[in-house]
Amino acid sequence: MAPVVDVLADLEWRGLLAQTTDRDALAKDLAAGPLTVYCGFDPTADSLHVGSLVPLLALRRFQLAGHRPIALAGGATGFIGDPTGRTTDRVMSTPDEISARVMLIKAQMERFLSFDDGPSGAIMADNLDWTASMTALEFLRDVGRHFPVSQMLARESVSARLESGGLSFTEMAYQLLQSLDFVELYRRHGCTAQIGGNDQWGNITAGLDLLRRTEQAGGHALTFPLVTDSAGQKLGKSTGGGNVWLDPAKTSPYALYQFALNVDDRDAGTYLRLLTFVGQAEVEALDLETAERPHARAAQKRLAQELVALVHSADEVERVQAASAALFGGGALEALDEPTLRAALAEAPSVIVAGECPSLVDLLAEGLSLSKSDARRAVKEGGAYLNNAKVADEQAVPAEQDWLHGRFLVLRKGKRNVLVVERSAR
RNA sequence: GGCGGAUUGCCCGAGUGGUCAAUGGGAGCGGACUGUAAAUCCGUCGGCUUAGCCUACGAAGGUUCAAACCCUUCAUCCGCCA
Repeated sequence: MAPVVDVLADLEWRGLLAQTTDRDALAKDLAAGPLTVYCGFDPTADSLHVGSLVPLLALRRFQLAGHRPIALAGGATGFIGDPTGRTTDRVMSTPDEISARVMLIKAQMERFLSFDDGPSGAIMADNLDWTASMTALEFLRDVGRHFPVSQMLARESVSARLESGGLSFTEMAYQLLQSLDFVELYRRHGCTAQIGGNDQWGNITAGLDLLRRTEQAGGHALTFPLVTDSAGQKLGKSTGGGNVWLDPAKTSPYALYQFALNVDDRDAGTYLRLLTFVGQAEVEALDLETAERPHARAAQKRLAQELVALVHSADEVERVQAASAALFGGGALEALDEPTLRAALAEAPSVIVAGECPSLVDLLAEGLSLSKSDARRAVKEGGAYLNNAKVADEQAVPAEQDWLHGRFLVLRKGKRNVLVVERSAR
């Protein structure tokens, strides 16, 4: 990951440029010296997800090119809820929930940026810092005054909502808050560029307008295309439909690795560009590899490895690879020694058994959160495995000799739902 | 405010008194094929102490031996009229 000098060219090659205000002017400012760039993240959940990596890594890309990134947590904006892309009011969260989430998200973001004292040292901010103490009157006079209603109404995010039943004043004010952030970051840190998903274009340019009106300053907007996979799904949805989170408690490193490994061939190259720092030459080589020898899945493997290393650590990569090899190796679990097995199984959900061992169906249902009917169905359909051997008997109970090293059972439903059963020592 | 129409399983949508846990499609899940991919094919798809039982067709009552289906009230949504 050599420092990228021309960050714009890099972003463009990666397919990260959707819209920019004045590209030539931006290029000139970038060349002239460190530029301060910000991106906001609202605390809509208690963790960021894989999709958040796009803007987050983009901040890092600017930093690697010698610019100063600001990661902004939306302690205030998260309070209101961005109406963009939504058809109904957000459910409001309590102040405690929001501040708890902000803490978690900040901690996650810190991992991706370096906070040194140099000219490109990152800054962490929270827009609650400058909005909490602001009075409603100040807000209306200093911010609201600069927003022509006609322009606000014309914005896509607002007009879409007007057609589908309207939106509240609070939601319409979201763009004012976001614009205020831009101005505030300009005043505090000389920030003159904001980046974000393409759906943020309206909010970002609103900020530029406010910057011009209040500070007589120019700035830049840069947006990324909204990424969907080849199935039209939003980036970062697992096959099960849920989000792929960065928080290891919500999505284990193993699950993240498996998510990447299972990426569709058509998306692998795209994801490598968007979600990793792997360079152009290597990505293009991997594209070629995928086209010529798809079964080798070199791109997916590289992606999986990079993602786990970025989000978690290089050590995790090794653990997770060992676990994947053991669980998908297809057999010979008995041959593994206990420490290897234990390490490999650490990523899978597990159930502890004390005393009499329940039936296979009961174990599956409990460990994988299925209904009994579902578990029974799995057995009936031939999709249940005990230590990689198919089990067809609905009444089956694990036998004494099934316990690996006297302590473990490896159950599986289908190809990828692994469950570890551990017996407490007698 | 008045009149009419709607509300069915995760989603869409059939079903107008017994043969309805409810046709069909999508999503999901399992299997085959393969590469832990895509496409395709097959199966499955409320729950349970599973030859049976329980809960379910917006909510609550009622008619009936029997109700998703008929009646009453309520709630929500959509038209037309004021």
